[in-house]
Amino acid sequence: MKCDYEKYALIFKALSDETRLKIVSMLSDKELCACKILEAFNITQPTLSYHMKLLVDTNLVNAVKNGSWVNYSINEESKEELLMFLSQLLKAKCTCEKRRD
Amino acid sequence: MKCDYEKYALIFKALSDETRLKIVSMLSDKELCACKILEAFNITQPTLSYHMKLLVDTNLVNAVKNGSWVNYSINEESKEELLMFLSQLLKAKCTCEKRRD
DNA sequence: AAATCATATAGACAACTGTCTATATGTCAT
DNA sequence: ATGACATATAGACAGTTGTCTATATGATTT
Repeated sequence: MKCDYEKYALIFKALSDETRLKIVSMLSDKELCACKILEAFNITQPTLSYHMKLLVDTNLVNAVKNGSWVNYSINEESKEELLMFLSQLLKAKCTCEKRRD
Repeated sequence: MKCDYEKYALIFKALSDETRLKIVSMLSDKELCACKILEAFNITQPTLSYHMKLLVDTNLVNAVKNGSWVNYSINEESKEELLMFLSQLLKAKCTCEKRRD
């Protein structure tokens, strides 16, 4: 097992805020631009920008610029890695398939 | 899906510190008393006590007093719940068996 | 009951976090 | 080029975090 505690501590820190947890949940359903995410919360645009930067910095979320819009989505590889890490951290009886797409 | 974001944000906060992540990893191997955990880190006893209280408060870690010792262990139910939550949050193709013991 | 040992609590403090307002940057339409 | 729009950055600030030292609590041993 790769025991990169520092890296995963940062990812869990990114998930340790209720707003960011909800954002990740929204992105798991589908790719969204910042303005769509903003509509779902009672925060200002700069605050959302702060949260998105934090999520993107952990690499759990992708940001792709499209004109003046930014489309955010879940990074599938990071997602699988995170699930693997947590399963192994907890020595869970858990099997996670690698996605093919 | 149970969408208890506030609860899980707190659990991820507990896992967002490298020391606590390592403690959880140690406890996944076996139950340990505070003094044994302390040996593995360069922190003072009150600092460890602070971290353990934080972990126990999330219910991810059990604390059982045995005389003046306290034995810490992973709470199996919380562990499974956490893995389920993360899998479902990320819409993972992941199957986690419920343990029978 | 006194001494020792394991753990918890209190208080202090520097560093970090999440939020805001104000402003900047970059893109698109006119 | 100008105006409008989407997003990012800067700076401020109150609240939280992780650490320490000092001390308290509670259990065990002598």
